[in-house]
Amino acid sequence: MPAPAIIWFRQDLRLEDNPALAAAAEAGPLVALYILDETRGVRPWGGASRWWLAESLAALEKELRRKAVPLILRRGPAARVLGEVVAETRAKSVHWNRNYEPYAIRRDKAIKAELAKRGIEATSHNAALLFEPWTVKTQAGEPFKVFTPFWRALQGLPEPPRPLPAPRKLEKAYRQPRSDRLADWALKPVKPDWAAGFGNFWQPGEAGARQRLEEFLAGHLALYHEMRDRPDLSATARLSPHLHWGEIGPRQIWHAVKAQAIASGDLVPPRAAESFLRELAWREFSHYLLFHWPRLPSEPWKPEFGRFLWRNDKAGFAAWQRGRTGYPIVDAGLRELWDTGWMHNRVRMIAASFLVKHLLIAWQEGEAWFWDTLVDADLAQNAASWQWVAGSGADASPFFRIFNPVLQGEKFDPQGAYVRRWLPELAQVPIEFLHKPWTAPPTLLAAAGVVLGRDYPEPVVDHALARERALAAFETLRQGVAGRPVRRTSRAREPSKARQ
DNA sequence: TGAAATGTTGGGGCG
DNA sequence: ACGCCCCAACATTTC
Repeated sequence: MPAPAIIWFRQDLRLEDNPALAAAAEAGPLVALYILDETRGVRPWGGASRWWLAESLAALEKELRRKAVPLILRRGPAARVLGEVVAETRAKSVHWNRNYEPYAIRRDKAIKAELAKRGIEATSHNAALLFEPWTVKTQAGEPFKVFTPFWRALQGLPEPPRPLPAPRKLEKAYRQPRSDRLADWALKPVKPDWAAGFGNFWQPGEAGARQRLEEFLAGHLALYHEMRDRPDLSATARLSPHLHWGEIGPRQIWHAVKAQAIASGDLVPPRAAESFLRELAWREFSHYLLFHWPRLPSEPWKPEFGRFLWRNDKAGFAAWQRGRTGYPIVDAGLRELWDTGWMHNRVRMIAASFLVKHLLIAWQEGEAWFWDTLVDADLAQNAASWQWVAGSGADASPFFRIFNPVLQGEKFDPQGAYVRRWLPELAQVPIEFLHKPWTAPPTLLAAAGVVLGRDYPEPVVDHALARERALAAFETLRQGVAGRPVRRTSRAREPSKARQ
């Protein structure tokens, strides 16, 4: 009888297109293992991530049980736990899918070496990316620093392999190690149960991911290009948490979108499919950047931002976190985040821009809040996207590109449905004033049941002043005077009368 | 994957 | 009828 093989599940909580699972199943009877590693040096999962993880593990456990394989849950330092499980099961091989985060790369390398010493074969596979990050290079052999050439380079590469089917049959190892009980890990919040409503929005697990993809392909893909920036329309795929946890892989999405675009011909214009695949490539680019610049999560990619003086503004940060900045589109986004663990991409950009540029609060603080509250919180994507907004990242939005939250609201939530949904206190305010309630006559607001400062806050900063302040702060980067604001050389402008 | 300031143009009111 | 001015509307530049 062949020796058992361990499939070590990590962020690949699926049976389909899971090369490590396929290889382990090929190698011997299975031990299916998940390790919760909360030791020092490992960034702890945020609260929303823990909720999702609990649900997703339960779903995976169920899928595996249908194939008569138990999911073994263990807690502790991954290297030690894996060593113990190898000893307990007398497994001869371990398979996992690669994670490209700097900590995971170091850890996995050490584990591989340690197992090799004991004569155990350890094999890693790619389940998370369309292309291995080290295979995509400029002509000069350097990693790409700009998205568009990166995207063009991807299109020149051979198509990513077709996804593997789920193994039809699995054989479980006779000797199964002991397992923790999922409930004992206490991953979900109890008091207060802020995740109580999450189940209305999400179905974690492989089946939920597949369903989400199918609904998107059948419905919104055709409109994706036109509607993707409209948070009121729910025109995006909402696959991000499923992708983050590996309940579905990018290869599955890539091929499904292409097949759908071809099958439905005119109904799905090439533009729509292309525009969606481009977003998948942005995900790829984030992971690629993290692989090549491992300090991306903590340090500005553009070193000159290291001396930028961010403001320490506890009150401003708290107002932002709670969705009480007084700018409805910003606040609606942060409330959506709190209530659902997710925020529409357009609104993420607006809300992030507001924190970094209007409040001049360091992007790292926003990154940490998103890390704790997003069900799709992902080290690479979170860091790359915040740095993009802040202007310190690769191919970043220039610092002087400052979103006007009123105009953004009017443009992308034209009827105000999104704001009204997440800010019920403003539900009766007419659209004319909805995105800028401080400009409304107080009698009109009163008729809508709103007193500013009581039911909904006054703006925490004036947009025009905040914009000037941000542009002035930007000068300190350009002129290279460390830590000291530089007098503007351009002529002074009249202060805005926007709020008078 | 902007916004605001500045510049240009052309139609219409009006002396 | 003509030129002047005003000012949307659009284009360009700057941050």
